[in-house]
Amino acid sequence: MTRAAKFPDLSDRAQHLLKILVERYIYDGQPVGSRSLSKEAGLNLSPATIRNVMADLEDLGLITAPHTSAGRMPTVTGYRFFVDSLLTVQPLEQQVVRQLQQDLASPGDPDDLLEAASRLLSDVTHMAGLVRVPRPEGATFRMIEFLPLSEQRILVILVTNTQEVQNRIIYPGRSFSPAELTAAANYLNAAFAGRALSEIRDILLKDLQEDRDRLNQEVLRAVEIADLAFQDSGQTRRKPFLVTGETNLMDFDELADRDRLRGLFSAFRRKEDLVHLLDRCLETPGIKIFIGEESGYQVLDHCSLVTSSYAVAGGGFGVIGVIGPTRMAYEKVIPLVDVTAKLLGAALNQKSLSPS
Amino acid sequence: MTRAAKFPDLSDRAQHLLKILVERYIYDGQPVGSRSLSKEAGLNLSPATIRNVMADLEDLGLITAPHTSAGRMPTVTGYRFFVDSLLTVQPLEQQVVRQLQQDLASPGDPDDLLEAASRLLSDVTHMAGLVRVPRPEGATFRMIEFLPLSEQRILVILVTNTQEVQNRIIYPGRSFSPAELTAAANYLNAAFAGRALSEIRDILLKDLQEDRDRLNQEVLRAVEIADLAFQDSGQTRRKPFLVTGETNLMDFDELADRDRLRGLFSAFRRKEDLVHLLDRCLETPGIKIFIGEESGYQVLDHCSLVTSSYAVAGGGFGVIGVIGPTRMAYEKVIPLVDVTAKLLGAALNQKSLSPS
DNA sequence: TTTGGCACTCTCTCCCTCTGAGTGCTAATC
DNA sequence: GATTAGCACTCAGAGGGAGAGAGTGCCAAA
Repeated sequence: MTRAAKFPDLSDRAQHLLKILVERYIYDGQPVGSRSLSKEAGLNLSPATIRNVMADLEDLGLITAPHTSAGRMPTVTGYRFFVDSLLTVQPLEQQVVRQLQQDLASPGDPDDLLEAASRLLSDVTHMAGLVRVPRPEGATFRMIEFLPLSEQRILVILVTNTQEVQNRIIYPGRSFSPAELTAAANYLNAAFAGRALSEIRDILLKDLQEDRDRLNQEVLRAVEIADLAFQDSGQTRRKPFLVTGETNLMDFDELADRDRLRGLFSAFRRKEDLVHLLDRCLETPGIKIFIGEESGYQVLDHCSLVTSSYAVAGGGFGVIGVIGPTRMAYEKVIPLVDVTAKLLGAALNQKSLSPS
Repeated sequence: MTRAAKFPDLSDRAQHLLKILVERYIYDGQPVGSRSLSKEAGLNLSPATIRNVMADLEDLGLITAPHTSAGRMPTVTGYRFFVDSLLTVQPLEQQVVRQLQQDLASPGDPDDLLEAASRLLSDVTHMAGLVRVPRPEGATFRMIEFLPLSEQRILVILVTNTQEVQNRIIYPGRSFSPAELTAAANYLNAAFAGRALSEIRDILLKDLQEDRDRLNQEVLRAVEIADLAFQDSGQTRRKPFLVTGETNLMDFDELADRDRLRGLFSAFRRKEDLVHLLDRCLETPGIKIFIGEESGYQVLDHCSLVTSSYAVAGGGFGVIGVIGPTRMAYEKVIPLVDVTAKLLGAALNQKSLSPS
């Protein structure tokens, strides 16, 4: 059952009026009164009639009045219904499309591309752009290399299929000769190329336990050192996600309150909650929207989040999105996020296949 | 001439009163009146006398009144004089010292150490902590390695003496065989080890121009590819500096104004200005303080910055500091920044010499 | 040089009023 | 039965004193 079916008893007229009301409120941020709504709706109804309808909508929990003598504004439920059933999505402006194509086609390393996408979102919407960096889940091993830095320290370079290079310095118990290191790298590269990063460590551990005796010295050494090298290779991500244009959020009166801002900016810093939220958007492809308290995180109470996932060559998935006040121009933000995600995905994949 | 000599005609009594006034204002943020100052000063002077002194101090531009019937508060000049000549630095609390030692002694990669230092500063002061990552200026070349990723793409790994590893993917015009790459790396490692990163590129360029004919094929190829590899090696720093606890700044009434906050947070994001400012702190060792507009950046108009530089093994210098409202507890912040810088320097250097 | 006294100045808070926008209800109208 | 005009009512917000409180500057006396 779609969410749209939640209010079956809603007449077409009531739906139309709700739509106008929400659009109007999104446009100027003022509670909408019966008088202006009657003018705007183009239905030739008197304010009194409109008032009756509005009372019904309020009973259904779709709109609310901040106080007796003010107009009505949408509730979260109202926004939800609007977004699910009433919204007429606007096509993207040509100029924006051009800018998107231009910025996401330029060469550069994938991290820059992600940042460009996020910045684009925040610049165009004047809200904050979010990018969830592709999860390394699907990442597969491509090659490894050991560089001795000193007696005790070895620099490990790990290349995965997702345009990604990880550096790590390990401190093995004993020293390894360059020849040993090269041999180890050769063995690992041959044995594990194409394997999922996540399973390599398990295999290594099993090897160490079960086949200790059967393995020859050289392989054993390789396994030993590789075990150190692959520690945390799945998790250790410098930046699980990035935000741009946070400061734009300060310009919205709804969010300008000190505590709210503090909460929001802390969340951008702490990241966990937002990462978790974004990961929930991965479950299903396409656009996903959280309105106000729907996200379940109190700091986002007066915010909405519009996201879309994008695919990366090699099996990873990421999410991009926009965060702003509940009162945002959904009809413009939604297609923007949608297209950006698609272009970003395309750009990332193209990059890994055919570099300039 | 020290700044302290700027007000030679200031009587001891006036200085003492100024000191009390500043301390008092820093403590509770309210303009200080003659009445409370006369009580606080312990000089057995009537408010009327105090008023005369205050009038003098105002004439000298050291204090100011927000309006006729309010008390006085320090001007930037007043703070400056206070900090330079009147301040009695408080020894650090034992508990803080312990925490510092503990947090900055734990093993981990240098980046984590820097972040820990910054976080410490922001947590202890309830203001924002800044860390300028050591400038690569002094960084010297240690080794280079080329990993072919595909026909056209080569991963360059560049290790410097400052615990730092840089990755870069280059797209040379033609393809290189693994053997060529190894040869090139060997040549470069032998030829440039210990050289300053900044001069290597110059030498390479010169080689290419002047000695083209005299160099043998192999070296020429190495030079060619190295030229690409060293492009921007000096500048390309993912994070020139980091900030922690920005959100703390929202709690200060002086800074809570929307525009000011926006400016500040944008500056934290844009980085250039702050980096430039911090770099100015590198010029001289030890504590450096910018009060309010002294920094020359408008966004910092109501903020003060307390910094200290720290040295890194291998010749690099960095800066750490605290940013907060001009009305901050200098007598506590200064020793804190000082000690943190020293411990951080020690920790970083120790790390590079004797890894666990 | 210090002090008490005094007139004066501002800000801040509280309270009051007025206005404008909007509502809900009722009775008349289509 | 749906729509509308009319009317009484409510409430936020702007504006305008009045009064209190905290300070000041200055003058004349100690």
